[in-house]
Amino acid sequence: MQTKLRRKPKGAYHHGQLERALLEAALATIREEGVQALTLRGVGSRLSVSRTALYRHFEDKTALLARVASEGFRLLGEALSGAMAGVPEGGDALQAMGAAYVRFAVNNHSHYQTMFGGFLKDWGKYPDLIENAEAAFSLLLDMIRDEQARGRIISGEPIELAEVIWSLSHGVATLAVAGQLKRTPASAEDLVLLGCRLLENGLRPR
Amino acid sequence: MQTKLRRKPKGAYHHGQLERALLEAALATIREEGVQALTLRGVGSRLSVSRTALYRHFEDKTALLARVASEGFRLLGEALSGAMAGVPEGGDALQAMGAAYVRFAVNNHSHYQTMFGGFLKDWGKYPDLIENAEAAFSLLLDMIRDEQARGRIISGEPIELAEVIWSLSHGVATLAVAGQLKRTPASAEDLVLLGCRLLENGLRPR
DNA sequence: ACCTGAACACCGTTCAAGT
DNA sequence: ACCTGAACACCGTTCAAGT
Repeated sequence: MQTKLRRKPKGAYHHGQLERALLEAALATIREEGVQALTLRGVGSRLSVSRTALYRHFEDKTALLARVASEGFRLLGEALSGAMAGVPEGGDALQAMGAAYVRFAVNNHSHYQTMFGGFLKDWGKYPDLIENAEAAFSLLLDMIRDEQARGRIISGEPIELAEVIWSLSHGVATLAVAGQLKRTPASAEDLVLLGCRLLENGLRPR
Repeated sequence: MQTKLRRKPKGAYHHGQLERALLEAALATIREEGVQALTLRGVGSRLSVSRTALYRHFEDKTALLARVASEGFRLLGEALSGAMAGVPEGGDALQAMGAAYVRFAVNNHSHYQTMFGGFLKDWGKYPDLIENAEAAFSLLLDMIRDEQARGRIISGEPIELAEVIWSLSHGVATLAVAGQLKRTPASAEDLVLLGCRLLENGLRPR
């Protein structure tokens, strides 16, 4: 009779933590084969679980991706505030943030790909995705305002300045991850640092 | 007997120009539903042609996308050189190019999505894709060198400067197309112009 | 509560066959 | 030369059923 009770060893193993396991499995698949190669069948079989087990924990495939993206923005926020915390008094916060952003994209491009790959259509359906993304953006915005207050950055609408800096970092990150910046030996981090320096001092001769 | 000769009106119609028609149909589908919604069955039925007719003209689905991307880079090149041609003596070539790049992305985002959406893995398989992309980049590079020669831009490795400027424009374009730059009323073109001005004059107070 | 298995409506691609 | 139709091996998702 006892053998009848242990209905399914595999299922029992994941009891209560299948959700976490599904996320890790999805991330591993994305890392190894890319987002577009992610299949629910693949995720399931990685955990020796049916392809439909996932539906107990996520509404659908997109919800799984939204969760990966949301965690990505949380991690990005941590990376950015960690970098800010490491900037010495009088150090260059802009360069530190730019470098941290690009480093995050390169080192976590499973997350990064999911965050910005265009697989998520209705961000509105995933409130904590928006929340985490906005929190990360706020770190950049606060940095700008702070630098402006110290007179280290010219005045101007801080949101627009932040969007420009984000665009530069995002451009370097996406082009680097796509393998489009290989004309010089400069690394993606080198390039974003150069970009920040140019933004600070200007391209015009003095 | 004559009725027997006209085997299939539909097929006859596309004779010799099905390839072009397939490209246009693919572009229309991408415009209306996005790249990820593009199916060979859909493209075929749009032209009242079998889903496999395409294989006479393209190696596979990816080759069709590569062709769309390749034409996109050609069009981008035309847009950039058109913008350059319109810059008056002593005008701001950097801003003109940045604005033209973003305008291209916004106005042709079926092409743009295909060019940079990450659907093409092996660029090496499509020589004229690389060629057209490199030709577009060269326009930017030549502009930098020219501005340097005129003493309007500081010295420095022109390829790296070009990659930074490309990154800024590409970042603004992709974030704008993804709907992520809606915190201010500034348009994508406004933002890239601001970015170019900051790059030119620097963020640091003078 | 949690998971399965069969079923459904889709894919891209191959290939023998038609005209 | 150009296109078709059936077949194959995949998808995501639904749902009745099992424990």
